[in-house]
Amino acid sequence: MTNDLKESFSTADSPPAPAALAAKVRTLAPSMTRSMQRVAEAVAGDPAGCAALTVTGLAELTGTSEATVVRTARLLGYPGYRDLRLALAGLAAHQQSGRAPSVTADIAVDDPIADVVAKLAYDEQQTLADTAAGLDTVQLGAAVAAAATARRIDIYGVGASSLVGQDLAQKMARIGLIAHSHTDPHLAVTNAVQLRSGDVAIAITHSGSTDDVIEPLRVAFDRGATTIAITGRPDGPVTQYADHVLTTSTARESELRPAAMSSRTSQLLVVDCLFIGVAQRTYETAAPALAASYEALAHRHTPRPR
Amino acid sequence: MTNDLKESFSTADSPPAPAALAAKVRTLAPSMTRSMQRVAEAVAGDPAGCAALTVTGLAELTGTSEATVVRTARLLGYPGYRDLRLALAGLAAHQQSGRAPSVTADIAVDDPIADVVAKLAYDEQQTLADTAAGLDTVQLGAAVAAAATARRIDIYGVGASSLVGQDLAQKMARIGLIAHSHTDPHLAVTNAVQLRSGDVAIAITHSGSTDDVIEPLRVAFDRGATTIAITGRPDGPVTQYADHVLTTSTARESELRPAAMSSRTSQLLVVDCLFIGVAQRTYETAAPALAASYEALAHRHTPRPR
DNA sequence: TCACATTTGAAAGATATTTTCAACCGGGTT
DNA sequence: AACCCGGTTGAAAATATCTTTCAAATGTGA
Repeated sequence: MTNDLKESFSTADSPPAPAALAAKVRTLAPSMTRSMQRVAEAVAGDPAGCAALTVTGLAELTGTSEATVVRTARLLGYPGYRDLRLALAGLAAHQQSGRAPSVTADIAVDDPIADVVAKLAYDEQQTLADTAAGLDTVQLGAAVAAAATARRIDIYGVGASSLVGQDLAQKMARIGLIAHSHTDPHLAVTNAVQLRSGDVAIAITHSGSTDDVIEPLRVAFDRGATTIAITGRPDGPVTQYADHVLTTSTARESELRPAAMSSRTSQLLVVDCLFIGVAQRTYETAAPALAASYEALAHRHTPRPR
Repeated sequence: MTNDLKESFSTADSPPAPAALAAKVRTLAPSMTRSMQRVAEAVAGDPAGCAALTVTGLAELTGTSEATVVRTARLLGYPGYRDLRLALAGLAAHQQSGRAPSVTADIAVDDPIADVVAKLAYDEQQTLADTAAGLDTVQLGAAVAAAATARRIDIYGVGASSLVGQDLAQKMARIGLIAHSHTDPHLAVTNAVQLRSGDVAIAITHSGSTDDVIEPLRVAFDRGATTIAITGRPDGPVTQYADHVLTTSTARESELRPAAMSSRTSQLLVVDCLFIGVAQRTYETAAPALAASYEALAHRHTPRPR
């Protein structure tokens, strides 16, 4: 079963995948075995160098076997090593043209504040690029279609993800949709029971294995609602109950920069895309609703002096 | 003899040859035999397509044989077809990236979903860059210093900004600080009254003129707390009561992409910088506190099958 | 500790690439 | 016209590379 999962994922996911390789490696790393991780690491670390190697060469370099190299290539979404190698060559050429960034280092305890700003901004930009590159637009399109016509939309998220959920709910509400974000796991389940076909349930969890979020999604799934998972682990338990999976990217984290930070950025981008997609589809009603909500808030602001 | 000439020419000329492939084909065409020219033509005309073909495939496509394809590759300066193919893949990726600055336009109602993703990601990246560039590190440093030693931290934000406030409060709490985000304007004021010198109050408002947020900040300011404003309008009313002003950037907005989206991104970056800065300053206590909070959450996740 | 599932690499099997070599072509010579 | 000959070409053998198989090794939970 586990194997089936992996298989279907790798084949269904990406056809050739151009630039998002480093991101994909990070996303899939947790579901890799130790030796596969070594291979993936080598590939992500030096695409150009690896492109020059044969299976055997790469196997020796990483201290593994040909079979493992091929397995890794498969997991990354290529039919075999040959194709991964071609992609690597492309990637190498690609990144040769873009010049090297200077602030790629981790944030250190004694970094001056200006460096912190620069590094953080850079990292988040990177996260956005990775997310955009790795987002499956077919899944996204399907999710948009479901949300746009939903009778009601329930959103589940706890911890940092709950803020993302609230953000989505706020925005959905602004264009006239009935959307609620649930933080309390009990209430979430209670509400999920009310869902039925034509409704949409969205679970947001970076780890893909947060029980408090999986449970309500499972209930919604069982009830026949269309379920969407926004997660950084496309092979995590949450996807079992998800009709559509939107993958967020995982950036490298350091002691001072917890993963929550980049996962939040990634999740927000996905959520924004979802929102815009829905707004496009419901433009007739969305546009006036948005305008109205602006207007309604105007009186809460003092006109600036001057 | 002729062969010797060719050989020496091709090997001496170029090692792998990066982009100038089309030119090289033209240069060498006269010294090629008829069937080699067919191969070279195909390669120069559609690098991407040819990169997907095996020797046999390319031989069939050009109506020649494998041997001819290999000969052509050699003539072009590669050790064999395999290497030519890698170069082609690189070339294809390269010229693909050349044409892509078309995503700077506004998001339109009829944009395909893939464009939405690209544009949105690009816009948010832009927002991050702008914010980082415009952030006053002196003000930020002062704000960090105040927050790091604060007895308690109160945060005010309503609407979309409230989520940013909550995010900050969550993170502050994770490193052992006493931080609360207030959404209810009445409660915010009620709490602000309790503040005194040594406390910190942070107001988050994009417009800089949200009364519900200004009011509690004013109270905190009057009470002697150190006040910080995170706003997109450094000349707005809120800054009257702010000891330190952190400026977020304002990106252009369109009908489908409300300003709230980019202001949120910008605010989050500022908030992250603030957080990291504080974490640096309180590293001794922050690091173990962060680690502990991870640990505490572990049991809320089901270990993935595998 | 044992039973079980997963991970791993050696070697067999399948493909792709390279090399070899004989047939072929075209033009100049007898 | 027939013949010869250097150069060109592709079929097939030889080699390299990639993929699959399978049993041993490793780890994991009872």
